[in-house]
Amino acid sequence: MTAAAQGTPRRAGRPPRGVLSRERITSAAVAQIAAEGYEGLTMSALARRLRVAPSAVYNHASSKQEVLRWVQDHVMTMVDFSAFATEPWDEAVRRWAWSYREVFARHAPLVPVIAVMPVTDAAETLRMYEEVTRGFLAAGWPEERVVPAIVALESFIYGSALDVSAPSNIFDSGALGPEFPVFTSAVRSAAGEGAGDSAEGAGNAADVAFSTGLEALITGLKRQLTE
Amino acid sequence: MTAAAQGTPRRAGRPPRGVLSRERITSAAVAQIAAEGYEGLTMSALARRLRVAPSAVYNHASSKQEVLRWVQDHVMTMVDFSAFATEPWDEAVRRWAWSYREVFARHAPLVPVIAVMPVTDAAETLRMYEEVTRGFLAAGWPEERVVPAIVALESFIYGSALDVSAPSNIFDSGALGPEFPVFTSAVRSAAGEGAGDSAEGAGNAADVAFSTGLEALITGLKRQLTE
DNA sequence: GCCACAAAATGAATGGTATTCATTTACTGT
DNA sequence: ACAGTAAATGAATACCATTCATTTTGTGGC
Repeated sequence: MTAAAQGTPRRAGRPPRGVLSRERITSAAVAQIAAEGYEGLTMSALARRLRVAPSAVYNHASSKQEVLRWVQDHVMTMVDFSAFATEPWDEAVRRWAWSYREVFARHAPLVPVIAVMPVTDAAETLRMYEEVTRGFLAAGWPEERVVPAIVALESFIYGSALDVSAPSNIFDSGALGPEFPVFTSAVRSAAGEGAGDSAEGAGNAADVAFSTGLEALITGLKRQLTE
Repeated sequence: MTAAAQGTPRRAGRPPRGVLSRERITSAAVAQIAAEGYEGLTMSALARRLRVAPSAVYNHASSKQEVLRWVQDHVMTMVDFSAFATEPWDEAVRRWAWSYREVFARHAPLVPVIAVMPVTDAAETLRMYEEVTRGFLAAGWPEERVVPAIVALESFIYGSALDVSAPSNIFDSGALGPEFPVFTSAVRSAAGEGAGDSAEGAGNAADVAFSTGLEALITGLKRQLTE
């Protein structure tokens, strides 16, 4: 009665109809993350949610890392890249990047996973890249420059997604403040810029930084294209 | 004889002269990382290196997270920001960013730590920010725009540092390749661009993307300044 | 100089983690 | 029908960060 707490506690041995699959595991993992966050995503909790013993998961996924890769590919479906089909290049990049950042800000622990993760078997991720690449080519980008540009944008997006999850007082120099007056003053004046409120200081500061960097990247990349 | 393996196995009780300190713990952690990487940095291994019982560390650091924060601040000293005192703004940013990325590419597991980490008590980190801020102001940046610009650059740098540690075949779409022909072709043509060799394909691809993004950011930010 | 208290070490738990393994059962292809 | 494989259970493993009781020593107030 360890795994299946409710109802008839399935006895050992292969069940008549398959209980697990990549899809069911992935969606249970996503649900578990939504319910209790990434710290709450343990193999035990995942198995509990699937009404299964922890070891059963290993018949389908070779490791927790693999489950995280499945989650990552699923999360990619939430990124909106539809603008590449309708909007001009810079506006499409803008909408895609904001959406991309927002999604991964809510899944910050996946960011380090992505970096080490080959795109092989990640169909949804590839679907996005395919469409984004199309958009770049349609805007007149030479083929060999597309991938570096996408990677540069993605790097900025991932870094910014991490930045969003930082606490609002990240730049509070505390007791050391007087030793670094120039920076301390710059932090204060930047904070005053966004909103007078103290509550939304953090989110807004991250948004201002993201906007600054994204607009710079867009104009800078466009410039590279024409020179 | 658990902790101090060699020589006289110090008996329990406070030792005559302090054995541990923030500095000694930090340098032992850095040495351990250099020797066995971040997976090798466990509290046990750290204690073993310090010839001390694992629990002794907790008299000085409240958690492993705190040790990582100390390491992060120490790693920051390896970032070269000296160009801000001598070079024009864009060249100074360029040198700083390349150095920054190189250092944290070798310490990629710290990147997610930094994001959530307030700068309080991180003297070396503040030292860098102070100097970089000075450089921006000297180049004519309005004070309230400096911090967002730095954060934008840092976000790009952190994301790029993660990108460096990605495997070379990260964009290998494998069996799914034929389903995504446009992207697959773009990846191939980008790979051909850097170097004909296959060995340095990865490092070079990451370098090309970093250069692309950094130059775009520099020109884009400069443009924002004059408009 | 004594004494109480705080600081800093040891060593033995503790609770949680991913993962593995022997075992059992059922589906599937020949 | 039978052999082999896939998929479940439940118990066991090896780590890992962290905590706690205990012991010893340094230190500040009288």
